[in-house]
Amino acid sequence: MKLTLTSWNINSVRLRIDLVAKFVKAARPDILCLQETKCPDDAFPLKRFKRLGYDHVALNGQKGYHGVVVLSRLPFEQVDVQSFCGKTDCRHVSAVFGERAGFRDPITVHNFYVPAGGDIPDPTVNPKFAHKLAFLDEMRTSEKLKPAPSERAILVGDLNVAPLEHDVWSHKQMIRVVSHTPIECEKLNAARKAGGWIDTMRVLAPEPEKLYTWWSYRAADWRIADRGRRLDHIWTSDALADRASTIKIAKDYRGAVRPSDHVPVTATLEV
DNA sequence: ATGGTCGGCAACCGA
Repeated sequence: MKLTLTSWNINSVRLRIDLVAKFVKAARPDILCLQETKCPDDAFPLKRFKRLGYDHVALNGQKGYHGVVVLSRLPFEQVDVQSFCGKTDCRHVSAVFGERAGFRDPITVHNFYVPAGGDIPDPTVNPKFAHKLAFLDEMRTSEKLKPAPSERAILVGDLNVAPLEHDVWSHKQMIRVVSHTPIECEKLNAARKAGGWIDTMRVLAPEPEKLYTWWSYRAADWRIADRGRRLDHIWTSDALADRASTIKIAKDYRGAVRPSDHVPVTATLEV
């Protein structure tokens, strides 16, 4: 079967619920992974998502900050939440899609929101940047993020790093800017390689094609300037490496009324 | 070189 999965940093799920509804009516992904829901679990708009066809929900939200959720048309079996850097931040949730979803070989979906890291790219003076680097190190060493060679897994989310030269509008002008500094790019790459993950977006759209999923709110005219970054990612385990057929970055959603600064990224996989 | 904008939630913090 064809499986479609969307990752989207929504920057408040309650404020943007109508925009999410518009997107899912058009794109109808089987699985929707949201980040920055900024919503405690007991205030999550479950009924609205149920009406949209998402009966199965794995929540990990908190008041005011962060928050991730996996919403699905397909039932899943096992939900897990990992904590990183000894903090209670809600930055990860995973779900295992197995026999109830119709898969003899289960598929694990990890949904991440990596810390943004503040403004100054120096861990000795900026604790937020130190936290980001430590978080990436923990992603690298986490045993739960190392699927076996035969194991089917997908890791998505706002990873807050644009690792490649053509993941930013100007490699030269971004090299000292948090999200594209060499140490972050190296640590994200190390985390990806340690788990044997494939950067699916770049398999289907190799460099030097520019790929962006985020445009700053601060840009007066984001579309004309087009100073974007690829902060959102879809990785697959080796067992799914050749199963992804398309990646769609829904850039139009950046131009919506009261948009998120991130746009939806959708992968189609034959599973 | 600098400041520019969001959202949560009621001060600023985080992005």
